[in-house]
Amino acid sequence: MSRDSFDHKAIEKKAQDRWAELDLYTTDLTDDTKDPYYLLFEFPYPSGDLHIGHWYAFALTDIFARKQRMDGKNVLFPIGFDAFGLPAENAAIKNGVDPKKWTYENMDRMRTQIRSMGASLDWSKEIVSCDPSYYKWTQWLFTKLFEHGLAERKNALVKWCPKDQTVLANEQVNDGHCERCGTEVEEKNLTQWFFKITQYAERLLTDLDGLPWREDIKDAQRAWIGESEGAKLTFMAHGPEKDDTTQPIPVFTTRPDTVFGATYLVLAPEHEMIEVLIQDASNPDAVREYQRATARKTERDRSENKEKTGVPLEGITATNPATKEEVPVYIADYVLNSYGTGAVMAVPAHDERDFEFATKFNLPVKQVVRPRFVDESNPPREGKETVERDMIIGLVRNPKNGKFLCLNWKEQPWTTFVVGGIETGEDSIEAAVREIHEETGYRNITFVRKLGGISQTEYFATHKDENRIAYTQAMLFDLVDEEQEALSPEEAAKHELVWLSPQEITSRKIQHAEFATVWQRLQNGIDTYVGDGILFNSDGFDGRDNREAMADIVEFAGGERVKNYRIRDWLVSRQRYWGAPIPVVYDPEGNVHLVPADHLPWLLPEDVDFTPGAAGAGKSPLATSKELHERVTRIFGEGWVPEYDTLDTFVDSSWYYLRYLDPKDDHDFSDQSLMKKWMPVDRYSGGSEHTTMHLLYARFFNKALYDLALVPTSEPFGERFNRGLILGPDGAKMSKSKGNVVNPDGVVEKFGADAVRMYLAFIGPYNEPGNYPWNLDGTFAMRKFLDRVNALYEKKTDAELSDETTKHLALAIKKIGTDIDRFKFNTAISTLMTLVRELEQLPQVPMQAKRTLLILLAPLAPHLAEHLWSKLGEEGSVHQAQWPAVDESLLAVNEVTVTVQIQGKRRGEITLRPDSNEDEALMLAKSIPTVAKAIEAGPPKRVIYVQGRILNLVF
RNA sequence: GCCGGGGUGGCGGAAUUGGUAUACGCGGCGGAUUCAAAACCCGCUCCUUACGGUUGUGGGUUCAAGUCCCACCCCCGGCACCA
Repeated sequence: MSRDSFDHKAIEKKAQDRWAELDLYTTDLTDDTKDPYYLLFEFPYPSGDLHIGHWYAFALTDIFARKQRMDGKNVLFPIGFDAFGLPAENAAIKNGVDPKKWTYENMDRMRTQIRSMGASLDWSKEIVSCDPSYYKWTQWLFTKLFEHGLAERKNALVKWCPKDQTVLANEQVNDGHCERCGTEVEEKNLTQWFFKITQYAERLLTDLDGLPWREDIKDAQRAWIGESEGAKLTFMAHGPEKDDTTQPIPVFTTRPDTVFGATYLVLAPEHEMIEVLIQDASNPDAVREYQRATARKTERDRSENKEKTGVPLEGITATNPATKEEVPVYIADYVLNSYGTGAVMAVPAHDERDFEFATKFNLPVKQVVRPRFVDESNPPREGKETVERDMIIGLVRNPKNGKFLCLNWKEQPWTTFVVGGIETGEDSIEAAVREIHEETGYRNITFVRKLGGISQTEYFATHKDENRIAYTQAMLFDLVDEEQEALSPEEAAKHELVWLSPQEITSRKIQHAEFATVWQRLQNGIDTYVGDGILFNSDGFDGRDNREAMADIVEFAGGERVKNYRIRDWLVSRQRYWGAPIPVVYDPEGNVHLVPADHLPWLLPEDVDFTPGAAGAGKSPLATSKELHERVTRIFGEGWVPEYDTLDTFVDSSWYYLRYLDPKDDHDFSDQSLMKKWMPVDRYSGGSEHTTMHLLYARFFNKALYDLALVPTSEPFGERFNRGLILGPDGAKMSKSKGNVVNPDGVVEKFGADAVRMYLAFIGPYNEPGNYPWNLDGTFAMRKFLDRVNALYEKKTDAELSDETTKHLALAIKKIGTDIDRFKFNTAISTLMTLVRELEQLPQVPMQAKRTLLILLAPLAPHLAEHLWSKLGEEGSVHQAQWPAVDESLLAVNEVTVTVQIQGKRRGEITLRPDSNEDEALMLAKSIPTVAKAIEAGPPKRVIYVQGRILNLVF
């Protein structure tokens, strides 16, 4: 340490004692003299030891908390523990310790560690979610949701983690694996508790628009909710005989405009109507076998192997509601039972998946929308007659070298494929063969396939003085041999033949959209058209724009327009011990009853066997509790049984921000008048991993409570900032197995709490989720900086404050202030460093400067600032000081440096008054030799002068 | 594949939103000090000998582009057989 070093341990203790003595951080929530400001971070899980990530989360948010107080706000900055959860239970299984003991001991240790940060947390509001005084109200809120139909018990296909021996919410499954332990999840059909978040899908979506969040956070939620607009259409399905039953099969589609092209129907293998239809099908065994095979596969297997599979319901057909035609019915696992209606109308011409299936099962493809192109170089003209023509585009490929036959047109700067009209009596393939022969002389070619469907191109035919619509079919041919006949003189005069490689064709960018589209399709191997266009093969709708006709087609087909959502109901039961018991019991008939409020908290039993499977497969350890069974019998009677499942810990964290306002209330979950005053949370800082889980759940929960008139606002959070991650020194994510975990205690011990938090603040912007590697050198450097600040206070203070220093201080106050407000601590610190350097240059540091510097330092290095504050002989705490107001007049500059450019290139700079005019600037600029020389040669053509910024001369 | 965000020195990152690109810091190099070392202090540190060039690549708009427009490449995050 340097000779001017300070004893960080001593000053940390002294400062923290002083704050406690002055009781600076107990927020009086009823104080009406100041504006309330609710600053929240995600309450930590008591995993045991404080991680550097905790510092990043709490100490940096504290910078902002302190600044808000200095701005005169009444700041609520609380902390608590998200203390239910799996690790406690796993420790119990592994080491035989009681989860409760394990959790409470961890919290004790962590409290001490957190206090060492010196963060301005209000511990008087602390909550612990596993404490009965807290989960009493988690349970009570559950009963409210149940009473209003927002919690229900239902049978559903759910995700099951075989390692954790519990069901999981959809949000807790990543790529088919348990989010927590990485084990591949299974699917089970179980009766479980759900919260009906789907009922709130639309509001969760639309209310996002009004939230002051970054777009990426909103977009992630939008994607998770997954709204699609479309229609519900009903196909009537029935067997071959007249007296066979007819079943309505509703389908959801986003493209009802293509219903005339629906050539078959597909049901998910789990679709409930299969049970009925199978009775009239001629192949029930094959259908059952396919259902069984699908059930064996995990969702991951299904989507990994995207090769389409399926089985027809032989003999069953369904009536297309638009065409009234009978179409075959299949079951296939590319249709998901849990999305939409579990059935789709298949339109192979306009959907890639349907096309793939249709190709495999030889089903008809019927095009009903054709893309529309307008030749912009020669568009149709008003008032001219319109003539329709059928045309072909022929692509001829030479299989020997992969090149394609193209035409360079002599009268136009175009390169195209062979193009021509279909004569009467010809089909399109014959026409293409003939055109290729006539235009190129090649006659030995074989037809490969048609490329997509028909498109239409509109243009004005100059030589005929008419508008034309060309309906074009593109086709691919292979050259058999290179035998070529001589071209007629007329043909030869029109164009020149060239063979181009695919690269050449792509890079030359074939001019007409129509040809370019054909080429792109061939390259991508896509034969479906999923875009918009003009309807045909669609009875009365022919010729209309598909989007425009959408609503009319839905009506014609007897359907209704609906919105569909991807989000599923939130599965909240867990077959684990360490969570809030679901406050429900079952009577001897198995009916659900809520545990009455006067029996809450419905205590978690303690006499349980944690061993996995001890209670029987798929059952929570609670089932092994004798006490719980006796309790239920005693209160409700003989034959009554308890619910054994506990609540997902995300339920606990969905309302904790409300409890902070009234943490000890035994009569209500929170206080109405305090909620009115403090909600919503002003700023919420947390990790991006919670975007589609906690953040979405809490928004739902709060909205549900709002609808029950239990909370005053429909959104719980105002601003939201997702912070990044601190990586190990090797740049990899910290993990015990990699051995790159940084223990903050050691670093704090060595360099002090202020240096650690300032290093973390300096590493990158806190208002965006970037990931930064931990670097011990950086912490050391930050300590050196603090030593330099400390040394500054050894200097004499007699000098008067100069105008220049006054201005530097004012600029720093403004910049550091706005940067802290925006969570841009990194640039706030760099400004502070620059200011310190300037003060170091002074022979003496005026008192006023010393005082101001400490106020600027206080949010960032609270202990050192406090220490130096008392050393200056100031009263109270530096943290009670006001953030200085900036005298804007001080910021007014009396001279500016203006860059002088010639043709936009920097040639020098001049110094002048900010309000100097162009003439003065020009005069001064002549003192720069290169500029003078340029002006001598001739006057500038143009002079651009931006006051205080730039002078640019153009010659 | 679709939707976001991004690409600036050896590294973390700045850049008043179109006006001096590389602030601040790390690392590196040199000096000073010391018997020596650490610490502290001072200087240098995008490329180029220079002219000049440089913000992923190529084009464009503009007096002026890291910033705006078009095309492409790469990285990160989210969603994904979602009809």
